[in-house]
Amino acid sequence: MATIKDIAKEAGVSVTTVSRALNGYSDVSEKTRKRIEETAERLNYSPNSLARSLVMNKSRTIGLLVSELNRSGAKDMFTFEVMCGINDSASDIGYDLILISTNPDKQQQKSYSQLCRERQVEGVIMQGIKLDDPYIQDVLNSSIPCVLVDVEVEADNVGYVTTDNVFGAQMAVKHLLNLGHTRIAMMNGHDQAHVSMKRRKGYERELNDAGINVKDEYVLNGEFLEPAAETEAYTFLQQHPEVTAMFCASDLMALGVMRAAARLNLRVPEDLSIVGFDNIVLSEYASPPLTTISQDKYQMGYEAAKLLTSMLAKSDGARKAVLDNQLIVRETTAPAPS
Amino acid sequence: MATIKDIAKEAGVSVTTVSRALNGYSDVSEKTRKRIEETAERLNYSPNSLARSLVMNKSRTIGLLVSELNRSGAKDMFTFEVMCGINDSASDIGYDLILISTNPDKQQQKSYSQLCRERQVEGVIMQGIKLDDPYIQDVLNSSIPCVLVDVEVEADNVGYVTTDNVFGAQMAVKHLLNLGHTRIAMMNGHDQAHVSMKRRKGYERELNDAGINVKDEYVLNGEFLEPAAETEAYTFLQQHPEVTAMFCASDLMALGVMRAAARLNLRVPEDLSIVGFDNIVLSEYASPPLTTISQDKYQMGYEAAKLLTSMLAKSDGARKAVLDNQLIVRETTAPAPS
DNA sequence: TTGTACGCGTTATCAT
DNA sequence: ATGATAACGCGTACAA
Repeated sequence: MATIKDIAKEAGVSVTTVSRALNGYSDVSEKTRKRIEETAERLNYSPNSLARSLVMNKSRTIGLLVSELNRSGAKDMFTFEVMCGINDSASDIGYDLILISTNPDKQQQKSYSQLCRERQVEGVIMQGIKLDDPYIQDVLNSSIPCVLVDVEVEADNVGYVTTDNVFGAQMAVKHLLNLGHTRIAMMNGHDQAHVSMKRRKGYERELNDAGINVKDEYVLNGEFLEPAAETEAYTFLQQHPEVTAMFCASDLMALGVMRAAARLNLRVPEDLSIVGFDNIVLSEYASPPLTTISQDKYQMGYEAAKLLTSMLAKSDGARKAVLDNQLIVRETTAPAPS
Repeated sequence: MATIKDIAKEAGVSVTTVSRALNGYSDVSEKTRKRIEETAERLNYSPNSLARSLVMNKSRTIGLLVSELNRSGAKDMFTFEVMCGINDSASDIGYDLILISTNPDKQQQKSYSQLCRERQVEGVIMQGIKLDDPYIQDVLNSSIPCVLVDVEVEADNVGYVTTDNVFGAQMAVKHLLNLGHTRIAMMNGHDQAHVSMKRRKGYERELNDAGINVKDEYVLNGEFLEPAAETEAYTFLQQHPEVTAMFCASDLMALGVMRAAARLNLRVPEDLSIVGFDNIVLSEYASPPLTTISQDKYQMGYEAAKLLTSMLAKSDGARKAVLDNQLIVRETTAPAPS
């Protein structure tokens, strides 16, 4: 591997001149610059980013910290789509992306800031962590800028990206109300998810606005898992035949509810209307295709990286981004049975 | 950020001793080691991997080079699952993963080896590239070890991971033959995919073995795209009503064929049996669920990283890994109509 | 316009 | 068992 030293020797100048020539400084004569550029080309030179980062104390690298990056995530593709957005955004601005995956086991061994410092990342985007994850506190204590996905925490150098979950849930419920449903249940995720709280809030608010009082026993807990949602829905729907619609905090859970309905010989949407959340790829292929609230996951990632890099550039400015959601009406919702 | 220099000062020793103590060398007294470890802890020290990499000339980083990393298509689910495997494998062995995405545009600007050298990766795993991609030649000319996913190229420091595509295709076709089908078409991908060639070979071999002669016009080109496959199948099935089964080189194309069948009022599987390839998540949720050849994508990634790191450790040894596939019978195949 | 000298944080060599 | 010193490749203040 050729270094600037080699180039300097070849071109008969000092390393300083080479460095300046290659970095486009003005105080180098056109003649020597040409010569240097040519020899650099000839020697197949490319700068050593490690050395550069070391001396500049800037790695131009951001860490993508994902909790439990595993196959099961392939189902909803959420992580992946967000990642695509991050990747595009980061590479637009000339930042490299380094993948850091953790799990409860690893977290015992290494603290958040250790993980980050070791890899010399300038900032971090964190995804897929629960509210009770100790890393959240670590992030707040750390001086490394961080943007969280779907966790609304703000601090000096901590921001977040999320979507308007409350309003999204309201859109879903309003859609059902408009179809004449009044006994609407909700399949929620778990208490350690920020989005769960928000979506429940939207669910309750919209019902309240419609003058329908919210029943606690109508809100189930499906752990954001398809089988769990199926099990929960199966027993619930038996006990509550009066329920004609269910709003689910995720598409995956909605698919579980659809299975439960099938096992109970409930037709979707004639007997039971279902609205999901996320608009994952699967929702379009389900039968019938799932009505859902669409989140622009790619954009979430894109904004996250944009936010982080802007925080890196200057410490003032925005710390959060909240994206809009959208109702996608497909075929799992119909007028309430009379 | 504390450095070993700080620790040395605090502990009253030299940086050399600190370095050795922290790296577990034997030639340092237990007493001073304890002291050094304590002050390191107290100062919240973590090593600067950049500096270490620089001096050791080893970054312990591998690049994951993905062509056209983007939201669209099932290719992405594939990419993601492979990535999970790579990530787990790499982190098991203490390697970091850095994401490098390219597209034709970027390739014009930077050569493969430039991309790698700049980021100082020790090795590369390449995924999602076509046979005519110029980067493949670059890889062969480069001295940076590389493992390709689904491209069977071998050289001094180039290996690959793939599955037994020929035999996979044979299993698919045999399954159809066993059900009594004889007029079996194939929806292939495009000529620039290695797997296309292999799967076609398996298709032809199995038919030949059964004494059925292969018709060129029975092999279609769906570009690995759902809509393209749908279009192709739509016209083909009209012209060839005698065909009772179709083997598809990807699940996504199989879904396209299913759409075409639906538009033609052909029942699946009663009128038309379909077998896919890949076993993507979607295939399980299609209606009816898709019979397919399952590839263990996670394992592919895991093996790829394992292969690469072993190549990094010692230059002799295995250069390739070929994984087995598996027939997953679901509900898109039935006995041939009589 | 160009070169000298130093520092970034770490490991490795050679003394002591 | 420990320390001084040189390297790794690069950027930059300062001098010329």
